[in-house]
Amino acid sequence: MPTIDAPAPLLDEQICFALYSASRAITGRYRALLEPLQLTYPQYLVMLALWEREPVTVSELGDRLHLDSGTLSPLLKRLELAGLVDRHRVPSDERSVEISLTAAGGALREKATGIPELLCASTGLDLDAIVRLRDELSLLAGAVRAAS
Amino acid sequence: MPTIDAPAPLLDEQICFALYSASRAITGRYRALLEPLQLTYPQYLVMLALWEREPVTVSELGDRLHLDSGTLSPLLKRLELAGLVDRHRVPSDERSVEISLTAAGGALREKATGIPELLCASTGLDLDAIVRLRDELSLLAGAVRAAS
DNA sequence: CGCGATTGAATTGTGTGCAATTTATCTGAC
DNA sequence: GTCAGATAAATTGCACACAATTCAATCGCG
Repeated sequence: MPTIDAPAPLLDEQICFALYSASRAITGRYRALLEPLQLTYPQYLVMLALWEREPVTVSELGDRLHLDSGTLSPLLKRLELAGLVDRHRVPSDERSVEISLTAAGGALREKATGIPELLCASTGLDLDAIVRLRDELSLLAGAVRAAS
Repeated sequence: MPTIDAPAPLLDEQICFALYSASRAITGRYRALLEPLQLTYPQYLVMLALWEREPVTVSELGDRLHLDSGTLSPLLKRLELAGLVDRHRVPSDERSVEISLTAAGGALREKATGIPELLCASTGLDLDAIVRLRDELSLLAGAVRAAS
């Protein structure tokens, strides 16, 4: 008697693989765009957050980027070593570490302004499609995180 | 005279951050779903590819998943250690390594069948929206890879 | 005040990703 | 047949991610 095989999920049919693959493709594109700034992609995201508001504590940064101290601590040390940020304990609560930009860190912002446009151009999508995609992805991420 | 600052790109406005964040959220959800199978998410993707077709060489696997040998070699060694795959040189070309499933690797497929449905449920999207999103992401990944 | 519980970072350990190098094998021009 | 160049994996080195643990500082409750 023949066995009825359970249908194997096909790789290319999985939303997860499309997402994983697209995310890595984008990171790869950023690698090239960020090479002149000597930043990795996660480091760039941290700098984006700091250009928006600083100083911030490590945990605020973690909430914002959904990253924990195991990732952020060494990353921030490397940014400090590169002379882009300062790290100092908050006097009113010595447990917290506040991150602020150095002059060099602030200045780097100018060199980074054109990058998002370059990346959008690489996607082959118009701005409308990008905005729609972005909002769908944010919703999805929120829902998935809520499920965990 | 006031300096006109270049507008800092806002973190939440970036498609790249939404993608990065959504991808990590999905990977995190998979972590829980795959825990009973003792597989990481990239290992699961490799198993998906093998359940679809095997044996395959390491480079075929790399083309499929857009991963290089630096990532795949150690990953495949772990799958071999777990008793899920076999690795053997191709007799007709001793440079290539062919990966095939063991009995245990084939059997694991049954335990994995329900996972995609569970994940789709976590996204809060209906099947139509998921399919549309998947196709958009595949297009985007292709375009971005072409730009590099 | 005292002390157990909590919180915020840092550290440790494992597993990716990816660039660059290395090693073994194969191919093709001669 | 031989050797230069190409090819396939593996290895090395670095930078994330994230679970789990550790450590110091703070909080809260009696």
